Amino acid sequence: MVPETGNRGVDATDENTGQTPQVPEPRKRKRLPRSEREQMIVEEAIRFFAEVGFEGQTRELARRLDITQPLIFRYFPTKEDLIERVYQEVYLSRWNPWWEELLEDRSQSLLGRLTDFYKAYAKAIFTYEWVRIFVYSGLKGVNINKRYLGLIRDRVLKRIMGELRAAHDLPTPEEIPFSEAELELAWGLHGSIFYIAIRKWIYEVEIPSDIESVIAVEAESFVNGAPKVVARLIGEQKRRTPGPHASTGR
Amino acid sequence: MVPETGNRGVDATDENTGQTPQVPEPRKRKRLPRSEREQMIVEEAIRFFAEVGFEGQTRELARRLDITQPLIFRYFPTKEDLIERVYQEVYLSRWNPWWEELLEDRSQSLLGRLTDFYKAYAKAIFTYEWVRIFVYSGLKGVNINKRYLGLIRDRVLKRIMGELRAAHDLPTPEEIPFSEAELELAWGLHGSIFYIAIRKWIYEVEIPSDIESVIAVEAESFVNGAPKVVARLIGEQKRRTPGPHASTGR
DNA sequence: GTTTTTAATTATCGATTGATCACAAATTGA
DNA sequence: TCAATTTGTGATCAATCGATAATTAAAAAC
Repeated sequence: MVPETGNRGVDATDENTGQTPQVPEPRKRKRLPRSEREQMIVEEAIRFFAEVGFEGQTRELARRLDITQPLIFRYFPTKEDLIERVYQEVYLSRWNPWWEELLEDRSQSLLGRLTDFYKAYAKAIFTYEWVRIFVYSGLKGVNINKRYLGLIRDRVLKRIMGELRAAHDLPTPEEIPFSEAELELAWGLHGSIFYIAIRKWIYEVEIPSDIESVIAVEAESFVNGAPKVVARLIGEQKRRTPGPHASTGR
Repeated sequence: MVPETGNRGVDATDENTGQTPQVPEPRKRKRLPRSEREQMIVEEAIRFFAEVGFEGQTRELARRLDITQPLIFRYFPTKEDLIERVYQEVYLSRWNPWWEELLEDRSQSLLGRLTDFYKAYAKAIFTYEWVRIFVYSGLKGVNINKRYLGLIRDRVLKRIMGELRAAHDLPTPEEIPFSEAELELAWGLHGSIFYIAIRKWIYEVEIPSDIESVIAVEAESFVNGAPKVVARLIGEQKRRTPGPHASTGR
C-alpha cells in the first residue's frame, strides 16, 4: 500500500513511467485569510458537488482547490456541514422579490408579464450548479426542496392564476378559491419551462440556444389555452356549490 | 475492528445490550435456480438503487435480499454490470408501440388522443423506480437517457405536432418542416406532464391523487393554446422562405 | 444410498474514505 | 528581531467498500 500523503493531487503512483522522475514540486504554500479560504472551498464545493453529486470525495475536492484534504476539515467539521453550507449558498438570496411585483404590474399584458418573469427567473436560477444541486438534494430528500416548491406555489403560481382570472373578468380567489386542477395548470406552465433546464443540465441534451424565445412561445401557448380551461373549472365549481364556498384555496 | 461475516444483515455489533444474547439464528440456507435468484437480485437492485442511487452499497442490497454479499458477485461480475442490467430491465420493453398508433387514430379528437396517450404513458412509466432511476442515470451522464429522449422526440412529439397541424389544416411536415420553436411547444406539453412525476417521485411533495385528471387538464390547455402559436410560427416561416423550404425537420 | 454438481456462505484482501493530530511554516504584533 | 498566533501539511487511523478464494451444503444425477 502506498503511504498516503496530503500532497495536493500529486498522485503517489508513478504514472509517467520511463519519464524523468517528475519531482514532487515543493510548491509554495499559500496562506489566505480565513474568510477568503472558506469562500474558496464553498464555491468549488458547489461546482464539484453539482457535477458528481454529494458522494463526491473530499480528496478530489481538495485536489481541485489545490489544497490538502485535511484543510477542508479545518473549515468544516464534517463533510455534511460543508454540504449544508452549499445548500445555503445555492438557495439563499437567489430569490428576487421584484419578481412578485412584476407579475402584478397590470400596465403590461399578462403575456408580457409572464414572459418577462420567466426570462428573469430563468436567468437567475437556470445554471448548471443550481439545477443539478436542486435535483441532487431532491433525490436525497432534503426538505429545503419542499420549502422551495411551496414558495413557488404561493408566491408565483397563485399570483399567476390570480392575474389570469383578473385578465378575463373571472371571480377573485377570495370569491372562489383556487381548485387543485386550476393550480395544476400553473404547475404545468412552470414545469414546461423548468423542463428546459432539466433537459439541458440533467440529461445534457441539445436544446435551442435561445432559451428566452422558447419561454416566450411557452407562455404564449399558456395564455392562449389556459383561460378557457379555468373558466370551465370555475363554472363547474360554481354549479356544484352555489352561494358561499368552502373549497381549499390551499 | 469487528471481523466481517457474510451473515445476512445480522449485525455483529451488539445493539440489544442487556437483552438475551440473541443467538445468530443459523437460518436455513435457501437454494434457488440460477435464473430465479438472478431475477430476484435484479428486481431488488432496481428498488434499492432507485431509492438511494447507484452509490448504494452491495452489502445493504444483500441485506435486503436476505443473502450474503458475495453471492451478488456470483451472478454479476462487477457492480457496474449489475447497474447495466438494471438499466436494461427498467428501460427495455416498457415502450408500447401501440401508443404511436393511438396518436394517429383520427377517428378520435386530438384532445382525446392526447389525453389517452399520456394517461397510458403515465400509467406505464410514472413509477417510483422508473422516474428516479431515469434521473439518477441522467445525472451520471449515461447515454441511454439521451437515446430515450430522442425516442420521445421522434416517435411522440413530432407525431403530436403532425396531428396538431392536420387538425387545423396546416401544412404537413413534408411541406414545411418542424421548426425548433414548434417542437419546443411539444416539449412543453411533455415537460408539463413529466414534471408531475418529478414533483411526486424526486421532490416527493404532495400532488393531486388523481393524476389522470391533471393530465386531461394539461392536454386541454395545450390543445386550446398551441395551434394559434403554431399557425403564427408557420406563417413567419413561410414569409421568410417562400417557395421550396430548407429548414431542419430535425 | 452414493456421487456429482453447483448454489451459497465464511473469511479475508487491498483500496478508499472521512476524519484526527502533531508539527511545520507563514503572518502578525511587540 | 523574536515570540505569539494562525494557516496549512504530513502521517495515519478506523471504518467501509468492491471483490476474491476456499469451503460448506443442498439438490440433481446415477
